Amino acid sequence: METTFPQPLAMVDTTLFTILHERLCLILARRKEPPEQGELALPGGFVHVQEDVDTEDAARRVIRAKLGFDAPYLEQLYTFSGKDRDTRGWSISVAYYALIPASLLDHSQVAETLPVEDLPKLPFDHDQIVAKAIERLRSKATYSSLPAFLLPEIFTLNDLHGIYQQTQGTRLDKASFRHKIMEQDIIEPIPGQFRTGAHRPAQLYRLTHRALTPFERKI
Amino acid sequence: METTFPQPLAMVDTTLFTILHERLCLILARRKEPPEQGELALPGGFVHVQEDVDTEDAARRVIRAKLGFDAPYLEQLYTFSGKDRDTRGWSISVAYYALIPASLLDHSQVAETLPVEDLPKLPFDHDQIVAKAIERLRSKATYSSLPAFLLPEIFTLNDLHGIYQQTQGTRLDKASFRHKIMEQDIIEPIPGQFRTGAHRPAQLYRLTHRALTPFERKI
DNA sequence: AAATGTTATTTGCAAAATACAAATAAATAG
DNA sequence: CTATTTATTTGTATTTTGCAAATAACATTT
Repeated sequence: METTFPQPLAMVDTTLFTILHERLCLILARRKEPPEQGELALPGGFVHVQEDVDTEDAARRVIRAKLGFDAPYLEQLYTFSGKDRDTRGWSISVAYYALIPASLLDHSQVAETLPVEDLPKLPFDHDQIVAKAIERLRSKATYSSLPAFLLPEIFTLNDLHGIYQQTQGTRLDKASFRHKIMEQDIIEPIPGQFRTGAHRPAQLYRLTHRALTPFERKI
Repeated sequence: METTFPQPLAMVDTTLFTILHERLCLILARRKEPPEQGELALPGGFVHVQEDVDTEDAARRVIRAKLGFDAPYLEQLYTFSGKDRDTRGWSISVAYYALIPASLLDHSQVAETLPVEDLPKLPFDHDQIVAKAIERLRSKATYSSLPAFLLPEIFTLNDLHGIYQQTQGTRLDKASFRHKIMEQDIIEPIPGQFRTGAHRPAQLYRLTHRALTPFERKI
């Protein structure tokens, strides 16, 4: 069955968050082809209907091509569309965002990673996509285990505290944070494992659930 | 410039919420054409690249065609995609949800409105879209002024209390609710206006902001 | 006109959550 | 053995929330 409607272009774009030097960063890609050849932009590409099961599958393919592995956390962000957002024609871009622990990145990847506070003007409507992604990240950081996916699988409560502060962009009381997190039951101590140093050893923790867990909340 | 990639079909689907007899309902449409001709489904249609500025514009067009007016609240929900979700081929559906005060509906529209608890099996992946829409509505009901858009422009605090309970699906303490809402500053009393009856008159209120307002919250 | 029924709104207090400040713990480095 | 450093706990003030009851203001009935 055929439709009589001319169809728009379909693509995906990805916003890849990581934390470097205590700062929230994005992993960008230098565009190999026109338009905007040579410019830094969000990693993305066309949907391949022969190859991709759905757009999330396309996003995974793009991320694998960029990083060489799958992101520990991937979620659909928003869909951007319109006649003018891409010079090639009326287009739909399904945007995804992913959280990548910095420990998984190699040198060349770090070289294309920039703090979100310090990004160049990006091509297409990528600035808008980035703004939306940061907004979503900050928002979910206030009521879910999301920021934990920026850490390696094993971390201390202080690591977690720091990453929540960096993603939320605010200071959080240590004692209250510990209390809140522990009662939410999203992490568990790894028995007998500590990070040592010239100070009291810090208990190591891991996520209790592989997936994102929202906090309970009342109105 | 042309791309070498075969493009998927692009469409929009809309989930239209309203409250009827104190119950959360959806306004459905009977499909006029194949596939699934004659079945109740979410109102939707193809993106018209000649006509629509973007997919939100397409959703507005679909809603206007269905209801005859613009929805007071419209937001992008999620994008559904894949080879098999529509028999016509690999497709992308950008789903939107809207909140419609029941007072705006006419008889024929009410006739195609069903409680969410009592929906028939819907065609395509529309059950999945509905599930996601309800989840989003319930979620935003806990931290924003969203449910207020299901009410007419003027309402009492008890109306608001009821609509929050219906969208959240939980009981909320009246005194706490009033306190919380008033301190969030999302509604304002209309001076001198009351709804009367065989009881103490109820102060009438309106939203202070035309747009959705999230509540302040700490972790 | 007074009593009654009904919903609206406020009040008061107990319980729970959060903020803030400080004390204590446990390691390493010198 | 002491100083230093970060981790973790404790204690208390403050703010939010939950719950129950009291009070308010009208229409309707007696």
